[in-house]
Amino acid sequence: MPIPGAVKQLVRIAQEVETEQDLEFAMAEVTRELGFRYYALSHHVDFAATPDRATRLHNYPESWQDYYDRHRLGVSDPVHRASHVTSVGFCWSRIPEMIALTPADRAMLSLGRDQGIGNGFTVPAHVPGESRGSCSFASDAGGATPAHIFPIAQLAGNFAFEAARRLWLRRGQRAVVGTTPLTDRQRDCALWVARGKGDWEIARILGVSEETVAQHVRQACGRYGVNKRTLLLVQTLFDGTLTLTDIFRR
Amino acid sequence: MPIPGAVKQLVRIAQEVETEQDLEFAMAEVTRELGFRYYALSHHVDFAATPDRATRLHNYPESWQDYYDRHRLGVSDPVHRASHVTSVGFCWSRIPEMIALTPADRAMLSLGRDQGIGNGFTVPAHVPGESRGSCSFASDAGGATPAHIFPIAQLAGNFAFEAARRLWLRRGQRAVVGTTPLTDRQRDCALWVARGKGDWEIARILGVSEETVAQHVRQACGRYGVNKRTLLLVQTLFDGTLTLTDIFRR
DNA sequence: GCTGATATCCCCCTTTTCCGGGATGGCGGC
DNA sequence: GCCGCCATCCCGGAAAAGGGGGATATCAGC
Repeated sequence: MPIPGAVKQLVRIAQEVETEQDLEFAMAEVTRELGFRYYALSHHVDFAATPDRATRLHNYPESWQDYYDRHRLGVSDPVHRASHVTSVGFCWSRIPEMIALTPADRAMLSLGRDQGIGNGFTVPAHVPGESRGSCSFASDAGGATPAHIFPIAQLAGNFAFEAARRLWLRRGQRAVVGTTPLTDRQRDCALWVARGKGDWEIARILGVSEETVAQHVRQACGRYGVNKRTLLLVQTLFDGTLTLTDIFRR
Repeated sequence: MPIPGAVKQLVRIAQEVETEQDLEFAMAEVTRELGFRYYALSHHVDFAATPDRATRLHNYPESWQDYYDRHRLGVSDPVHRASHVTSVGFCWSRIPEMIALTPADRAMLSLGRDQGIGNGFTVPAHVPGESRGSCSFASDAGGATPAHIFPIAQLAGNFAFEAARRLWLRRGQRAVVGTTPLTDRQRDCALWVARGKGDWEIARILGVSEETVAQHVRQACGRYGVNKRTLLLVQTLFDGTLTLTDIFRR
């Protein structure tokens, strides 16, 4: 396992890289050293719509990026979706165990193979309140996947993403998310809203009147500047006021 | 750098560990091998309030855990808060550059030192929709911090947290994700529902009639056995059919 | 040629949510 | 003492969602 050289390179990426060109060069080098052919380091957003609000570096074929953007795969790519259900890197062959694949997903994956992209390894990168991202390494279609190197790829992906994120933060606007913007009671109501309860039912559970619940829900919506309980739900999940774990536990 | 042995151990943790005792033993071993004294692997929740809904493993002194729980530090611990602003592990000495420390934070850190906990390294672990978590390694107060080993600690933290998370998921029978994906059209509608659109508006966007949208939403709800669009939203987020990134893109 | 899944459209009726107004009492800061 | 924030309660009308019943057309697979 050619670890020491790779690790040295990774540390350099993490700490010293100052420009995107620098990072691209380092990524190409690390990718080669790990026995992969491609790398892709990006936020999971629609780049055609938001070209400069996110980070993307890769050495995939041009044609693949075009296809990717045209179909807005930044947000629906099954590799990205799978990276949202784990905290550690995963081999692409495990994706079907991780998420439910739609026919469109299968079509996309097979088209990727047609374009020369084989099996790969993706490291998720999530910072609460920021767009999710990941760093992937892939081999040529038909080429061998260097599975023994996955732990080092994990490390490489971690440091590489953080390096890209550092450049991104320096370059522009950071979306700093505040602390909990809801009162305790508003959060209680939001939690039961998330559990699918109606105002009447929540009133029963909390031991207050239906109007009070409606009022809390209204004001919670007001805090986020939204006008629907579905959006209240999305906002509370987004900023961590609620988590899916909160919602499912009893 | 004693990498190969540590890496081998890490891979074992990641893949083979079947019980918490197993994981505790492996963590103790890795901690020692990396030159640290303590480890702590936990979700960032208030354990006094939710004793068995989250994961926590550590070999800190008992007295420290008592203090921790009494003050509900699981959610306000500055180490945890710092781990929410990065995607990669960090040395505790860098915390003041990462977050604003309150007097209470400083008091807590100094008390930690009194209890024998020195400098440390913390690896964040975030899975969208789940409680945030982290894996920390710390040396004895006054002892040297094995800084050269940070990259390997990063890797150890990643794999260790995921191993703990795997056990946690298994314990709660949460890993089994529904095998009933939505049709493409149902997913389209669910996405716009998640964006807070009404049926009429979605009909406009998709170029179909309002009744058709209502029908797709109804049937999507049927797939998950729920009867409200808020619950449809929760379910699609839970099984990865939709992600918060999907919802916010555009 | 049939069946099942998908996607589209229509009507009617009930329940729930949303939105604009209110009101009261408590508590903490200035 | 006043002001702002929080929690509680109330009303009425407009809008949306939920739930039941239908229908037609396409397309894939057997």
